[in-house]
Amino acid sequence: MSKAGQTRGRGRPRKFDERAVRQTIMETFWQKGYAATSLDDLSKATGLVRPSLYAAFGNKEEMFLRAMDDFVIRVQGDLNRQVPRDATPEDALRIIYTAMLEIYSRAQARGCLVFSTAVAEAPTHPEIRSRLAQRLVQTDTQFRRLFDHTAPDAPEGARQAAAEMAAAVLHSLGLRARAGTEADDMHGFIGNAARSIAAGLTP
Amino acid sequence: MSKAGQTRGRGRPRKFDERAVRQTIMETFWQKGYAATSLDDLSKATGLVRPSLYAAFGNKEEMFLRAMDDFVIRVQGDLNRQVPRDATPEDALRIIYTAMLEIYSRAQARGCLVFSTAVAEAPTHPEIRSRLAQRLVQTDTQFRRLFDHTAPDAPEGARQAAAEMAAAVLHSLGLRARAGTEADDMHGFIGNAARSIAAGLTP
DNA sequence: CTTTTATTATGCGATTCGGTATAAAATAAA
DNA sequence: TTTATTTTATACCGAATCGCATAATAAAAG
Repeated sequence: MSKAGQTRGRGRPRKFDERAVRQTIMETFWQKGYAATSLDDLSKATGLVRPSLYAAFGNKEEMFLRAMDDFVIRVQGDLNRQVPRDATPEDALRIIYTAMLEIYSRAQARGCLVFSTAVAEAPTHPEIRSRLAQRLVQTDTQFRRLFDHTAPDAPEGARQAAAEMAAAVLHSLGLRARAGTEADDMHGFIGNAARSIAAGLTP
Repeated sequence: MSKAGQTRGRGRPRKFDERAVRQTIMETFWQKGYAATSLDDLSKATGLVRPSLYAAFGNKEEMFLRAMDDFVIRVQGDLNRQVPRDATPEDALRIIYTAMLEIYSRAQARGCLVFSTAVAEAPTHPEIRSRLAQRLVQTDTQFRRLFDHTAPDAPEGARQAAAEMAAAVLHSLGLRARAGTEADDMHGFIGNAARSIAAGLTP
């Protein structure tokens, strides 16, 4: 319940930065996946001892759900920073995919935490599945809004179809990145996809 | 090394059907993922005790690699049975996606064993990652060949782009299925995708 | 029959798993 | 100082983990 920030709490002060620890937890899950990440892994990665992790972030599943949120927040932040408001659909897609590729394959090839690690747990963890499903519709919706804005004259069916295709390409991008596909192939894929989807909006 | 079939080996005969056991192993991994599936899970599911599993199929990773192969074989079998040789690109895609959706969401929503469970292990298991990457290029190649055959007059770049998009839709289909997306939404997605990709081949 | 070969059954062994109980330590409030 | 509050550190819990060693069993080959 303790809120981070300036208010020095009453008891013994924490000696860790909550934001940094959450980042480390997220990166650990991102790399190894949910099931393969042990609490000892998280303890070693963060420097926090297990009871401190529990006190601060709850159990393993709660930590993972938080990591999903943190991942999405980071991705959205990167995208909002890079995508201009007045681009053509093709340019917008190219920018978005390039930014996502950077996230997906920077350092190690980790792909997408949501699409590539949460998905494995979906059948056995209802809460993870629910957040994953929620994320999928949000992605569709965001692309739909992008096309509503950048291609308002296209028929509604075309905008909706393009949005689903754009999301599908994003899913595929994460998958290919985590499989270690070469950067050149990825850029070719991005270019083809952006052109092909945009073509469906301006017939 | 013992080959299944008619040649009765020398020692004590097996009292299990290897094909059925492999099927069960595949289904168990498919549902729970690699890391979350214990050898006890496999033992309980198959009725074989752990040492028998080891003797017959090696260690856990070898069992999973075999499950990936078995999964692909099953999928290819279903597709070869259902896709006619003389379809339009759009019809062929519709048939393929419908057949895959049936596999991905029959009974429980399990999505794709390769795209939805192997992917989580890719960064930490080189052999799994390698097979996953191999599967990705094979899928691209198969769609490419489909379009070479069903749309030979389209420019090569268009056929290649369409193949990558068709694969991306398949990746997305597995993801959405495992997230529990409703059947109606899935069919809408399939229809839009097939139409949109085919449109890129006949301008 | 005896020997050889292959499978099954039992059980262990060292380690790791997620989670917690308890006590020591560090700070603010009274 | 004393008390209340919060975090850290240590140690522990029972259950589960992968893997294997060993022995019993069942058939074929000699």
